[in-house]
Amino acid sequence: MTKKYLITSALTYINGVPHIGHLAGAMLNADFYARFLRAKGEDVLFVGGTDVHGTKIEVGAAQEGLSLKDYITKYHEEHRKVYEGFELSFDAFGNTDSEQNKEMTWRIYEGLNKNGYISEKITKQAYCEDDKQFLADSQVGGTCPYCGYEKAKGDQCENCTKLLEPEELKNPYSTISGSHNIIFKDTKNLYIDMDKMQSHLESWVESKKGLWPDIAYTTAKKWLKEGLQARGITRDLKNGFSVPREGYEDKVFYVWFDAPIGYIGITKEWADKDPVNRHWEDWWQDPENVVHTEFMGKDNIPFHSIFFPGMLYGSGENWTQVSFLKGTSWLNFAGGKISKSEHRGVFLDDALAEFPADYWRYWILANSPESDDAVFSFENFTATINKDLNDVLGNFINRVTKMTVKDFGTNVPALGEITEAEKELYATLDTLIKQYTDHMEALEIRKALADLREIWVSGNNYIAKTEPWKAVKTDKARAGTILNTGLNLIRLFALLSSPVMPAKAQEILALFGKNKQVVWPEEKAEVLLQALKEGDSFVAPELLFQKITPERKEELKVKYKEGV
RNA sequence: CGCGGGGUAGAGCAGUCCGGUAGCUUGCCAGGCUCAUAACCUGGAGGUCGUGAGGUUCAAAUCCCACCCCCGCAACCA
Repeated sequence: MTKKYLITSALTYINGVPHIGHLAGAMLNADFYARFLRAKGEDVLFVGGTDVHGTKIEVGAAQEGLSLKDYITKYHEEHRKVYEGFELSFDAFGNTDSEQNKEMTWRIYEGLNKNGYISEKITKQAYCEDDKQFLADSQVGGTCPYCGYEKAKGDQCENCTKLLEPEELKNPYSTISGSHNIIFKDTKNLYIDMDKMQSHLESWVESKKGLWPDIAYTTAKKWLKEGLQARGITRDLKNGFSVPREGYEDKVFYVWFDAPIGYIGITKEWADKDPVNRHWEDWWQDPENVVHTEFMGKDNIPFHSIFFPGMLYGSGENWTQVSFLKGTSWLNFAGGKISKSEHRGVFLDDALAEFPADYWRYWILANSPESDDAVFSFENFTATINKDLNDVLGNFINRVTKMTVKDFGTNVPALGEITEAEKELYATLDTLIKQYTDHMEALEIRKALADLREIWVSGNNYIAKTEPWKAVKTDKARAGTILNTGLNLIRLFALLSSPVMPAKAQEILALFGKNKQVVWPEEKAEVLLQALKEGDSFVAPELLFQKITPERKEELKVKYKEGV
């Protein structure tokens, strides 16, 4: 039985407007990988969506005067659209508030409970009599007992940075309503006893050493080293799933608990649409045959490497656990902290309005914050787009097609005798394509993109060496051979670029007619470069990529407050 | 304070695990070519590899020690 590939990308919280950092952290890498595997003919299920539970959503809905349901629908849809704009090829896309997810959440909870991993604890929590609700630590304001700062929060004082408990605050008030009518009430909540899983998780994480990226492995190890503790899984809130247990009628599962289960819930929701052909169990309960790769930003690593695996393990079922955990660092903005209200930084809707999605995809993947935080700047963006996409790739396509049309018309010229120059090209490509493919399989994204660029360069190199513009004057058949090879290179470049720039790849393949299907090139270069035959017609394109002018660059820097 | 990541040519990065003439892209300079988006190809200059005339070694960017700087995280934040 062949392996199946389950790919999940961290769900985005709908409270915020997504920016390029979200794309770089999880979704784009995941899409890149999914497209690559599909092209190779693998069985892939790419799951993504939004996370819609928790306090912030509740507050957001109240502020906009919408019901929870309407608020969730509105923002979920907004996120979905923008991801579509970036050509993210999710097979299953949903949110965490579905019936299916509730079913899975309850199922995992019951399993944990049956196996003795759930306990009950009573704690004191701030309750506002005017708001008629419990407040999260950070929703409690007051005067810091250490420095006297009047706007300290219940978890930490921003002024003196001391860590606080809400009860320590003098003159506490609700940051929701401003009411000072705060009391501290006993409340009981359910906890998952992570400490009981410590040794199991330790050996499991240890088995990932050398397999996972350093950042994922070290982060997981850090948490284990500090010792796992019981963690609350219910809360005194409204926005979330109800808890199937007596005495918990006014509480819901805490968002972190049902959010990762959302991957499973979303898969089931997808499967339920076509119950004959789709089975969620094929993906989530078949660890022997499913390779599960998770993509996320570094903030999410603890949840995916420790808590979620622990939840699945503790539930006692045979779940598909994560095989490869691709955690990435942050993509920051050169102008400072990205902020929608201050209109600083690049948000995804703005990004699409400025440039085609593929420009962003190329830049972000080429500069993926894999080992360290990366910085986006229009300075760098402009240089990269102009150089790589325009001068190297775009110009190659343009020079080859223009030359061919001028001397041979719009049909592919005959491939004549193969010379040393072609053999050298074949050898170079065989090496580079192998390297590129290997880097993609290992999810070394920056390196893969550097390989791709080098592959494009090899085309220009070949043309520079063979000089078809000279050959055409003395030996037209030879010129035909070179341009035949050049046209085949264009097609090959499109195939190889498709995981990075799907739309541009399609545009290029369309020049050569009907067969636009992306099949990963696995034959020898000599074979790959004979796909287009003598007489096949093609269309000479207009410029496929447009340069960003210095003026435009300056405008963008001002508009998005770069370096301010 | 603690923990994690980082500090390598003007800029952005690889190399560090398994010590052995310091690499890539861009930028800069020169040459080639003139089919092409003033593009393409070739060559060159440019680095005390954060600091310590520290330790180990025949040999250290790479291992050990101390210190400095930057970024992030600390579990009712999702």
